[in-house]
Amino acid sequence: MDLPRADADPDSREGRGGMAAVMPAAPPGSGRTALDRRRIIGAAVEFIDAHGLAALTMRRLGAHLGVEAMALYRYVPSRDNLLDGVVEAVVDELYGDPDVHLTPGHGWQDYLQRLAHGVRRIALAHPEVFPLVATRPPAAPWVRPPLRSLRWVESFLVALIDSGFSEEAAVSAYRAYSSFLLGHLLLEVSQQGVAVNAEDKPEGVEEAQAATDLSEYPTVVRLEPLLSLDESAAEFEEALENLLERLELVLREGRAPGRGDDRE
Amino acid sequence: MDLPRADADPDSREGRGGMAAVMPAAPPGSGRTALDRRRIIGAAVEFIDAHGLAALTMRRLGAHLGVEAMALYRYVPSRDNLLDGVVEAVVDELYGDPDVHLTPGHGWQDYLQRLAHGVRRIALAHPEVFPLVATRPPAAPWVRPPLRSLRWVESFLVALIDSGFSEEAAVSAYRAYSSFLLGHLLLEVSQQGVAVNAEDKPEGVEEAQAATDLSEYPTVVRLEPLLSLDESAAEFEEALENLLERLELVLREGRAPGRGDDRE
DNA sequence: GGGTCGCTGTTTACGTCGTAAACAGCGGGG
DNA sequence: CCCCGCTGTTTACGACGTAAACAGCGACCC
Repeated sequence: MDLPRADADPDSREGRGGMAAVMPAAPPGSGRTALDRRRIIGAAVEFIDAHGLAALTMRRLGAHLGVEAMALYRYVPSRDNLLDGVVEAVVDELYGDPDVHLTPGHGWQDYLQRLAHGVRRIALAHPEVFPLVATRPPAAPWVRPPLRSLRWVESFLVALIDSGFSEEAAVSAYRAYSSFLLGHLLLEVSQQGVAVNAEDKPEGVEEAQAATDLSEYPTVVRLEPLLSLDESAAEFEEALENLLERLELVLREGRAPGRGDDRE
Repeated sequence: MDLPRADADPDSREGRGGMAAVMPAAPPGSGRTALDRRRIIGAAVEFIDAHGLAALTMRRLGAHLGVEAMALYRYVPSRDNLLDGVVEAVVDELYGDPDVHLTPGHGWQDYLQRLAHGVRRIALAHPEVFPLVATRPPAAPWVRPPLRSLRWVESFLVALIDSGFSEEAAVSAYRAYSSFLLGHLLLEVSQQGVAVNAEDKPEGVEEAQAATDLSEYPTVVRLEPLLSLDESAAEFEEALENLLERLELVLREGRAPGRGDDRE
């Protein structure tokens, strides 16, 4: 098992395969491709990745597709619905990821590991889209944000149950896993957003003022080098492994983890 | 028609004190209180809680305060800045919470427990605001979303370091703790949003269609009763306790948890 | 006491947004 | 040949965020 060094994040920006679901059918070379829902949503993802969520308007998206804004409404009932489609499309990139499998071939831990990294790859590839995943509520209350599609929930539950988890334990694991993923990845992309924003706004005045404010927080100042280290990849790995260990314990002791730590 | 036992949640809607920071400046005796930034932000929080984030416009907020929209711009430079203020105000309710202390009087575990429940109370009290906490990036990359203010970061680090954590371990704990809080609470409020929305949109057609779709996901169907249980409070407690145990281990073994599971 | 000033809130106005509705080109079946 | 359904365009409306000019009004200086 190779350790991820900070400078070589294995979940970085290579199109691990998922692109398939999103490519808007190359506009150069060939003539004007016909509009359709998939192409529109694909273009929206592309647009958000390039210019940010706030910049996405129906008019601009239309222009990006060489078409008037109203043309989009033949295929998309509203902007909100479009955003739902964007979330779905991005999450569906999981299906195109060859490293993530719907069924566990090498044990449930391997399955969960691959799934987690697959989702992380998506989050990192679409940092501006990912907050939407958390914001826009899924259809049913029990299909939780990071996984979203019923197919994955089904796959998740089956995988664990087939591996010996009780039904309660599997559901409980599903909850723990989703909240872990959501929290970690949301934090990671938001942090990334800050870093990027900080880069393109060099303001001497604010910087100085921030520095003065800091005088009341000596520990923060002293630890700033540590605090601003980007150890996301290592943190993620560690927390994920911890979660898996915890689940393993639940499995071995054959109980739902509701209460009662008998461990020392 | 109160819910089964959701009301037993200790972090539910009682004004545990935090209201102080958000109250739109008590109008004692006198008639129309003058406008000012605090009052505007307070009204915005109130408005979002009542009508949802999407419903907040400058015009409507003005009307809510008995004033034209443009009057707000004397005290708030833009809508975006107003939202930043809202986030800050809501997070600052922590200072008004008598159960949360800036310094650990009964050990670091007690400190972290109280802090976590304080933040959870805020999230549950302002479910429509909380996603903003995750979405709007903090000033510095290392002041992470759920805690946000430097004062809390300082307090957090000092508490752990004074309790014997190494600096690396304290920073690492800070990261683990923030992502845990963010993930759990975001999931919890989003779930709550779905449940509520589902309540006021009774559509027979979609329900039927959803039911047919489900036929491909037998496990999900079978486990639906388990899946739709709302065990947020218990889950939260359990995950929090697990995190604390994990930190305790780090403390006792005196190492940063970055690496080296000596197991396997 | 009258003139001026600074604060505060209002009015008006502009450009952009999402989207409803009417319209126009066009390719294929009576 | 004509007409119809499909697709994209035009036009239009109301709401939005916000810049700019303006109006009321208490305080202060002479």
